[in-house]
Amino acid sequence: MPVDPLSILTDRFRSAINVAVPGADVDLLIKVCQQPELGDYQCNAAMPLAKRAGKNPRDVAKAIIAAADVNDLCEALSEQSIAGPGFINIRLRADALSAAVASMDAPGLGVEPAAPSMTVVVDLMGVNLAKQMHVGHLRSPVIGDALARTFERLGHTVKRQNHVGDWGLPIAMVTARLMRLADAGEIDLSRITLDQLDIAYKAAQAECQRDTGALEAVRKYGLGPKAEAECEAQVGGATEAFLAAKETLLELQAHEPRTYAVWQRIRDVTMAECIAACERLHVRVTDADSAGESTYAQEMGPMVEDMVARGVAVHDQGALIVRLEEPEYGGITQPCLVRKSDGGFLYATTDIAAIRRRVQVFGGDRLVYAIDARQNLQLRQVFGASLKAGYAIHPRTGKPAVMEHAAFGMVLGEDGRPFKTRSGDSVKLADLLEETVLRALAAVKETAARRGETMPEAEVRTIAEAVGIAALKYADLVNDRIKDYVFSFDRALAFEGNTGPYLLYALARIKSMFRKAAERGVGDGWKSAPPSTRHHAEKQLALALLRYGATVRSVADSLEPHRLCQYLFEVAGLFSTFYDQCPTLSEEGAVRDGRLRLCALTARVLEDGLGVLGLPTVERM
RNA sequence: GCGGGUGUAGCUCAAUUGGAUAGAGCACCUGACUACGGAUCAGGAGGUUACAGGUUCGACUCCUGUCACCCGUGCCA
Repeated sequence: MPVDPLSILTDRFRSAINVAVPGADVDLLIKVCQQPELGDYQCNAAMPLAKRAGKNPRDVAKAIIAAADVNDLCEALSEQSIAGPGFINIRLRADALSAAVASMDAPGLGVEPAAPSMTVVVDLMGVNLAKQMHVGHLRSPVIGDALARTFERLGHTVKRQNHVGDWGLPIAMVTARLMRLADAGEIDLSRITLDQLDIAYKAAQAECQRDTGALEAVRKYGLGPKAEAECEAQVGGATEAFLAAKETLLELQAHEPRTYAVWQRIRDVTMAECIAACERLHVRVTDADSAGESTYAQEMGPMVEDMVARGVAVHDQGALIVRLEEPEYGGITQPCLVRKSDGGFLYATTDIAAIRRRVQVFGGDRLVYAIDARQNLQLRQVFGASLKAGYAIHPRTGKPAVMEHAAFGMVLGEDGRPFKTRSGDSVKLADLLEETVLRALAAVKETAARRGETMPEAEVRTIAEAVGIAALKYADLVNDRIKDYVFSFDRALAFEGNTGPYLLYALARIKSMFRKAAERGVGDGWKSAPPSTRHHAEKQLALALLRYGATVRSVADSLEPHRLCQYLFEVAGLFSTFYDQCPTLSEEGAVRDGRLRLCALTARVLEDGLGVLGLPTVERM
């Protein structure tokens, strides 16, 4: 049973409109009023309905009012309720508001389980073997995990996926190099770190890069035999390294024991560090959620043959492509290449195989990709190709999986350019986390000192960890996904404004109230008291709390976690106003209990909402 | 060339998917504490929503055309 007056009113007005204007169909029937002076809710349906029927909108509004049966919820509607061209302003009755809040104060907090429940696969990370995670890897897990938690909160079955770049020539290159260095006794594979792997990766790329351009230039301009010899040596060395890498690739594909063991070592070291970073970020992803490209290696050949056999993939200029010009496949001019003219497969081929697994094996009804906006064309192509090949058709429902790109922009520094260190290097993700937490630690200590509080060092550290991580994640989630955003430590960690720490503070303050209440021997009779909603500040807070369920749902629909951030900030702000204007513990009886109940519900909504976003919380700070 | 994205207060960002006077937070100014955490609250100032047209009762939002910046564009994974 819905408890949100918004959805009840929507039903009532839908019935009323069916009577007033038979056969009419309007989407957004009831909205929350933006200005409290006008009303709590409003119905804007009269205008579009009147237009379609060629009638006067105010007359239509009158007819809707006459047919609306809402007196149990709202103050009586009259012509006074109609404003402007035909807005119907609705004011909730005080008793109905209190009752609605009381019924929301249940385990679900007014979040209705989605019906039907679906299987949602969320792609929330793209780790590459032997590569250090940097700032560019922040948004995908943060946004992806927030979305995954949102789906889970709504009762969907969620499968997180970390698509690991663990296969192909680049991986073979670094594997070959590491084996060579290990043989020469220059490195110890049993103790190697991700940092060292990262260095080896870059070196391997460089040594396999044949600088034929330079050689041609030297010859063309006759720069002398010495320069020519140097270039020839470079090209020769690179060719040798390149061929060695090719050889290693074949060994990997054949699971040659020694080569394979080195590769597995690289994988273990990389994954351990990346999973550790995720744990620190409070991102729920495990090694079991990882699916390497290598796991698709055996599937791709037969899959592409299948696409050829059914005419989905066609030969073109020596390669195999899937054409996507048809509107139902995306209307994309550029075809999707699934096999190169040399017989090799591409990224897109792996992605299609992944879609096939996610739908056919995992039973995904909806596939969500929290990936950099620059990958948009690539994703639209593989979505289209998968649809065309039928791999995205759900085995049970027979319907195509909904495939969506939750695209996001870049993290910029305060200079408005991509976030880098002062020397221009990319910032390691682990370093970013560490610096954020250290700054949080300093801030927590400072404020504790200012208040003259003493806290055990261990607790201070625990709090700083939560505050720092919450600050960092919130600073990311609060922005509209698709846009680039400017990151600033000071702004993210500020205790004022729309920040993670401010929300944690608001919650901690409520928790503190209840600790104090317990100290003063206040019983728990308030738990069954009618929530107090008479004071203006109480009423505004109560109305906001009732919107929680709808807000969570809108995040799932739009894939935009910033809506929940804005909502929680609003709730926290309304609570602060209430806190300022409505003393609670100094009151007695029904007033105190009604307020305590409102406070407790506010805390639960904040805590639940922060949990949906994947932010850690604290009892005190 | 084509395709996609972005452009809103000095700065960082919103705007419930076409609704009423475009809202917050920083910063700035003015107020409020013997209070349950002042890490707060109340108020002020700040705008030609890049530009020009169009659609209609109504446009930051939809359509057309410009401008600026970013990104992507068939054989790298």
